[in-house]
Amino acid sequence: MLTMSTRWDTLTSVTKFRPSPQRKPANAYHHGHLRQALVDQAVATIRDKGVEALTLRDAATRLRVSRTALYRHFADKQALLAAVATEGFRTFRQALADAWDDTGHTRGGFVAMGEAYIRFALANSAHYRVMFGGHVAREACDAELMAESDAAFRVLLDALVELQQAGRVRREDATELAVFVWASVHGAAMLGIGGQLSRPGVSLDHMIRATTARVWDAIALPAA
Amino acid sequence: MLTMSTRWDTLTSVTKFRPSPQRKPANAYHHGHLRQALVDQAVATIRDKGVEALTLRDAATRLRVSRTALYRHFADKQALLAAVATEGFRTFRQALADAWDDTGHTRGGFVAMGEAYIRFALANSAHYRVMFGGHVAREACDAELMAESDAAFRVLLDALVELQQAGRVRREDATELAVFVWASVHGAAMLGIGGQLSRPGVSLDHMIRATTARVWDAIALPAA
DNA sequence: GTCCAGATGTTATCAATGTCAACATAACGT
DNA sequence: ACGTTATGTTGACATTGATAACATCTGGAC
Repeated sequence: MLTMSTRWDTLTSVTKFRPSPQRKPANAYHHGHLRQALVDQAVATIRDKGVEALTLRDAATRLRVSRTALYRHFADKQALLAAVATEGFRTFRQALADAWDDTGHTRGGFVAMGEAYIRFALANSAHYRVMFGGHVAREACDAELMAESDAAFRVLLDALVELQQAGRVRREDATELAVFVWASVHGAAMLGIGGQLSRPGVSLDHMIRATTARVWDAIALPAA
Repeated sequence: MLTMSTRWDTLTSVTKFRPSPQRKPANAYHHGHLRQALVDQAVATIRDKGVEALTLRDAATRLRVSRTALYRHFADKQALLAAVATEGFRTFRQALADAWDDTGHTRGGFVAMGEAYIRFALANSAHYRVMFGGHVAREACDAELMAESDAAFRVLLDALVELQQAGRVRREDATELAVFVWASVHGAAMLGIGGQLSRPGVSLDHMIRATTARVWDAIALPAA
């Protein structure tokens, strides 16, 4: 189920109420928000040094916490990575939705969403790899992760349906169209992360725009 | 569904002389072809149990060899994985080239190549992840790996150029088109590996065909 | 307020793994 | 025959994820 997040991990606003990221009250036996702090720390390490550099011991040490405190909040390292991926999908979905809303629910918004997708992947490449690289998410392991992943996909799906109803996009099976769009942009993002998107003499921005434009052409109705 | 996985094994053990995969002559101090045997063993383990299940010690034990014998042929585990990826790209390119040649150098061949791409990724998902998942190949580490990877890409590029000259594909920058096609198909393959390509009621084959057909529409010239 | 149950954090410990140094043996050209 | 190099082995070590047993805090029942 989608679970209304009854836990205290609240929403994506990570940095909102964290008493003190580095210094806990010094006499506090309990950390207070260790779970979220661990996820934040993991995200930071992954961003700075990559996934394979993430160590439970290192994360715990940085949080001034014993090495095994983590196991009170996560079953194992996989679970922590799943939480990292989940949080990634949350901000990811937000970025997509913002692009779609800010630029208007039309062709421009759709293209902006595609560009936002690729830019998110490039700006958070290591995190993006955790979300999609198969390090985690074997066989529907985490319900919350699946829910967030589906929610991100649904932003795209809903946009496509709206564009279909507005007569801007071919009236084929919306899910099928969405899968195609997702695959194309996801593939471009992966190539971009690998540094294989931009060729000498061609700017990355140009490739991003060209890719999203081509995707639009592939699904748009010729009629204005 | 997908029934083309057999060619994989034959191509993998292409080395004509392997005295005995499991039992070496029992009095032989030297293995003889340890390097290739290690790659084969790694490929088999990756296929059966995934990348994270690959252990140097386990591979060595299965080959009746000490744990550190590997270091006479590979600098470290990364190098072994690079070799695995390299061999993957080799058979991968072969599969693409075969599809392109066998089906004729026209629309059918191009679509067949796209389908072969996705089917290869699905039939060898773990291996495919080693090739593209970023486990290896950070900053152009291995020259041979890069060469094989580029060779695979060139199969697609050459096909596109040929189709352009035949007037079947838009005369835009061929590399740009190739990147778009590669990204789309790669993304579809990744989604397929994650089990997110086929929806209930829609066969996987249908999704593969629909995807490749759509990619073709996105690059084809409207004129017959 | 007291007290107990559960949640949270710690210490001690272990097995698995990648890697290196030192040594042993085979292969091969001179 | 001999010595050099390639190849394989043994022993050891640091790192890491994980478990078990114990300690401490928190919050509610009474």
